Amino acid sequence: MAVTVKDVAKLAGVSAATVSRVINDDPRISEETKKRVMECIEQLNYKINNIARSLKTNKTYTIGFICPEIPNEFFMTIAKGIEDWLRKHGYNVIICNSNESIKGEEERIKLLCEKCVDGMIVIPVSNQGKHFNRLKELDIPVVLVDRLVENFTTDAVLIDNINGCYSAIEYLINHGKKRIGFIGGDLRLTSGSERYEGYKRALKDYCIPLEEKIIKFGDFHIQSGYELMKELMEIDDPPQNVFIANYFMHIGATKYLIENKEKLKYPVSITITAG
Amino acid sequence: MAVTVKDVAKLAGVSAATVSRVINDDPRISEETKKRVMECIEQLNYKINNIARSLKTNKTYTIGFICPEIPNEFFMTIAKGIEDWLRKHGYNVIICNSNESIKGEEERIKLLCEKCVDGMIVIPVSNQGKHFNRLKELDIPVVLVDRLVENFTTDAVLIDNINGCYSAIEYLINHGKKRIGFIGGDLRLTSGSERYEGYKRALKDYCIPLEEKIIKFGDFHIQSGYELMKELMEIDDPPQNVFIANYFMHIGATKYLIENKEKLKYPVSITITAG
DNA sequence: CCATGTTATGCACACGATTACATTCTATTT
DNA sequence: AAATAGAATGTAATCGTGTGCATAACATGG
Repeated sequence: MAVTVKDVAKLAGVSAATVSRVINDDPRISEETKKRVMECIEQLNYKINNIARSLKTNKTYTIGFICPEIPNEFFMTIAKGIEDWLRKHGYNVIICNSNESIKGEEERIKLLCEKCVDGMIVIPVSNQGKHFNRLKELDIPVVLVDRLVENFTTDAVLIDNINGCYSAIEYLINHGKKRIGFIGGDLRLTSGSERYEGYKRALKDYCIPLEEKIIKFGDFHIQSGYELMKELMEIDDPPQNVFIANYFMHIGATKYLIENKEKLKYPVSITITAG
Repeated sequence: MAVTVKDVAKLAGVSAATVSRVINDDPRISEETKKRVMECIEQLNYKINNIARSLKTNKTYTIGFICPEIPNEFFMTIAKGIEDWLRKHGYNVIICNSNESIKGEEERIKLLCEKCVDGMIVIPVSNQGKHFNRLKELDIPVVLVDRLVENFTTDAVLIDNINGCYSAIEYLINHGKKRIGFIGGDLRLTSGSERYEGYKRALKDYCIPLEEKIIKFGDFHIQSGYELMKELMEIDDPPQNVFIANYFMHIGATKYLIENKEKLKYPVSITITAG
């Protein structure tokens, strides 16, 4: 049905091997036959069969990207960056959605292994992940993004969560704020625990006692930010400054403040961190 | 290196063909050997090589999804739905970004063809697209979503833009609003032109004259909504009701109204349509 | 003139699975 | 007992490429 190297070879009067070499820019092929073969390729509208090529070369030029949520601007902006870069370098990307679940993540990793991807980029859903060991066995390169996985060492692209938050808190303190509330994320994620760590360190270094009732932990989502801000504002003496550990929770928290403007005892200001 | 059917066959004392049949649930294989082969598969941790399988069967169980923008909640919500459904049915999805450009769209289509996908789902960037003809030639099934392409007939999932907008405008009229501004999208997209069509029809049916200066067209993005609402509010006699043809432009438009509350001559209400 | 090097190309097998066809074996029928 | 049918499995070709090795033609040097 489809045109193959053999068809091209026959038309050009050469062997299939020669056609293959032309396709792969083998320098040993003479300019003359190269030109002739190219013309035949054009004429027959030959398209290489990447499946066959991959079977032979063991390379798919495909990278898998697993993220916890697809309709999420933070993750998708990363996805776009990955896709742009890899495309320029001849690779393409399969974007998968682990759906915030370890089981989902495990399934996608399995899927991508079966798809024979050349490598994977993963934003882990938690710091637990023995399913990553499969990748070590199969010798598939992995790069983690934003979060780490325990007992699995590999390259990773991370935010300096601790120092980033430390600086933010330090800034507030230097501007005279001493009672700073904290709305953080899941402590099982490095992005959750490390940002909390930065908060704690800054307070400690400036001799401000940790005040448990103005510290709340959510799940990095809008709704969670809304609820935690509500809890925070409903205690007897709410803080006037609140540090929020990510963008989405900040949206929820802001929403609460706007909706309940008149209820607040005094103005509240918010500081957030990237991610 | 990797375990193949041959290795399993040798261990189980059968032929490679039998192993293949077990994998594919061929009913002719006796329960006994089936069980033995399965054990060997388990023991060797055999994983099928989908590349080889695809080469032989001409099926990849992969569907390509091309959308104009990846970090876009509207498109990604669709992507999630597609992925969920297809996964359940044994397929997986390659999500591509045409980047709002015809050239980008053409490239992705080419890419997916070379990847030998079994089919494609496309949200076209415009109503122009002769590059779609390639798919006809290669006999690759396509489903369009949200927008149509001229001179290319295939299945499509569409919103009833005309009647949807008609109803919205009708609703406003029935509630006593007679002067209704319109902020629409690119007329080269069906989602742009059809929604405008619905607006026009409703006005006509209720004998309300079309007033050009309160009709604006943008590009369905937030910024565009902001600017058009600005233009609309800066004319001498701005409309008190505005219909906005999609979600993102509505965000921008609302932003303008909130930021310029005090400037407005009177309250303005907004009605939007899905998508 | 022979030995050797260089260049251009062909041959044939391999990649790992699927599958049409052939074979073997057992059970049943005539 | 021979013939036949049916079930279970094996044999071998095939999918479309890539590539090590062999080959052939020609040039170069001694």
